[in-house]
Amino acid sequence: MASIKDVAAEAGVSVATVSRVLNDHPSVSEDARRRVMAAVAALGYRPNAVARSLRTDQTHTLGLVISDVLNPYFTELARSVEEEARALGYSVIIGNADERPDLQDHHVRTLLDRRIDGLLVSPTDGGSPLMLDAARAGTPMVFVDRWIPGVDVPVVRSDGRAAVRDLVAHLHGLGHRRLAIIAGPAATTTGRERVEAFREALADLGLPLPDAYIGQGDFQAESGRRVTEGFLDLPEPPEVVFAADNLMALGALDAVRARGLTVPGDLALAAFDDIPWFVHTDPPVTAIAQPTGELGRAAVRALVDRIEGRPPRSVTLPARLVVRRSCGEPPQPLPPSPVQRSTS
Amino acid sequence: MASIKDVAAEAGVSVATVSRVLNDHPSVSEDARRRVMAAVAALGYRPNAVARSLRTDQTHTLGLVISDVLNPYFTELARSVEEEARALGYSVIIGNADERPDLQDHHVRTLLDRRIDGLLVSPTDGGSPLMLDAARAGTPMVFVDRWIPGVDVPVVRSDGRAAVRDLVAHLHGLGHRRLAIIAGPAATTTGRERVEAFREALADLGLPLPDAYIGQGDFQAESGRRVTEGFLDLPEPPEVVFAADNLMALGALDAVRARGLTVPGDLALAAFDDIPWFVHTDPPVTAIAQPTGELGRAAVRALVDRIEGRPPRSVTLPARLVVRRSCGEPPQPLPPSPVQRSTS
DNA sequence: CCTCCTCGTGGAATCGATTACACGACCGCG
DNA sequence: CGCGGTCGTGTAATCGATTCCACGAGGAGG
Repeated sequence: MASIKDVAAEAGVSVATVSRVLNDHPSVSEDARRRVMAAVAALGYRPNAVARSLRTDQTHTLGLVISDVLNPYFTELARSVEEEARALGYSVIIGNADERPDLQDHHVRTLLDRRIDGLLVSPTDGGSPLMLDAARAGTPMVFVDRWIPGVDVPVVRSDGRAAVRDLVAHLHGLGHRRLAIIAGPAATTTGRERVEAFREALADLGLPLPDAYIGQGDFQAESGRRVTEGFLDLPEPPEVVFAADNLMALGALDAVRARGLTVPGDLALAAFDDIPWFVHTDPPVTAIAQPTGELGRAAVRALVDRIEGRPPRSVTLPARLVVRRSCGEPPQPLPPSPVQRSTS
Repeated sequence: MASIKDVAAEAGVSVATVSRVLNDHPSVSEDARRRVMAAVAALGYRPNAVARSLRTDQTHTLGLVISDVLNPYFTELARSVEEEARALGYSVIIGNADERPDLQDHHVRTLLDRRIDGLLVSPTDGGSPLMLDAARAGTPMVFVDRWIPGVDVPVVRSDGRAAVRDLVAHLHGLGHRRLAIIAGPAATTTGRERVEAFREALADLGLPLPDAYIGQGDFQAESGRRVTEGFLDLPEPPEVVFAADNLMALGALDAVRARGLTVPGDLALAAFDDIPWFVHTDPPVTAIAQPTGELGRAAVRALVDRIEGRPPRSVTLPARLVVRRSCGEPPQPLPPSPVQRSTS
């Protein structure tokens, strides 16, 4: 592959001049510029980004470590991250942690070895020493969706508290009183917060949240199925389950169907994270929708601000309730209810 | 960040010795090795992959350019590619082309600039000069899922011909006679082949495939919706539509529902590419399943073979029909029919 | 006509690794 | 005791870019 030396030789100038032309440095004669451009075209020369990075100590690359690519929520997040990054002149390397701390660590390590300019993380756990050290050592970093408390890193996330409250009000309004939740891992902020918000919203309405109605999931479909089976085996099963992410909701749907029961007849279902497929499931699933695309874009902007020396800002965007049929109420052609307007 | 020089100084040896220890070269004294390891630990040293790549001309990175990350089929493909690559000691950079040739070109260019060791592509179109030149110039490359005819690059894909035949037989057996297809872009091999297979299977049963029953889609949901509306507006609408990918099937489902019609009552539906969600849609969708994970792994193995100097092999794996309820037949608890065993 | 700037250019150092080559110490063998 | 070989190590070249510095040519000003 042609190098800058070949171009210099072809154009009859020095490598310094070639470099200046390529980086359009002002002091290059028009003649030299033309000759260099001609040589570049003739040789099909493309600068070696590896060499350039070594010299400039910039890779123009961001790392994105997410918990699970197969989760449509994260897929969409990854897509919007890449789009915004591209618009700002950066590439993105995605690492899929699969909800496994060891894999997360592997990816963080690899990305740091490659000297990415900044790191976007949706942490699977409390954070490995490696990650915490990197943050402390000044690697530009931004948490997205999930974060690690007590670490001085900007956070871009959505606040589902109001939407959860709307959801609980909606369920209460439909007459449901025994509400259960399939929680996410306690090691994650989203895992804890959604339970907290749910508990508070219930408390406000004077409803209890017994321990038996809190199932421990891991954000994967299988755990949703398992927990739901547990609920159904209870002497007094819940009337509704709220899954803390879309995959566990899918598992719950499976579990209900496997017993020959129906949603919402035998058990109502709601989920955190809305995805296109929820419109098409049987029945369509009531869910809390995050502004996923905006989240990804804001995260990239914050990270690039940090990289380029501007002060980054944490961002919190509201989630909103989207009512469908999985909790019992047919979507009547009604004037928009307070519930559907939701949040802010 | 500590460099190899710092480690050398700390350990009281030369950089050459440090490098030898790190690459466990045989001739290093036990004493030197210990001192270097201690220095590495003390400084938290991690080798700079950029510098290493420049020197060795290897990045241990593969590029993967896919047509659409939001399509669950490609998401799963990407995941299996990353897994297998990681197992073989490579990282993967994913480029999402979004079915746009210009974006595909952008990613190929960026990846080549980064001097990735090899490229996995599922081409969106006939291939840009850039990509064809790279292939001709000897960049290790493997096509996955889709390919470009006439280019000397190994192809890893699945053959859906037999499964399409099974599907048509299944539909015919259910009494359907007016079968339509939502085709993919003619610029893609998968777009063309699925139509071809469908047409041949119909011909074998003496059924026509009128032009009006061939809708032109682009593998995106919106086109599925549009084409399906066109079908429904026909004086004699088809009884079944076969969507050439899962997203267009989703669009078709939307279109049918938007008219207040039902699947399969008013229009039966089948799709190429099976995805977990098809189990949960209303109704569950009959689909042709590719061995996606195996495809991704085989593609990586072929590419790495090529990179490491072994002869790469093209691979073709069979797809199989998965019957659900969207074509009319309830899934009776019957002895496995020839249709369900399918293909090979 | 001399001096001082500016402009365009090239030489060479540099980034952080790998690795060919040279060299000294030490061993065994004749 | 001398010679050749092995072993461990260091020096320096190298990968392909960027960029500091120096230098010569040419123009402006005194």
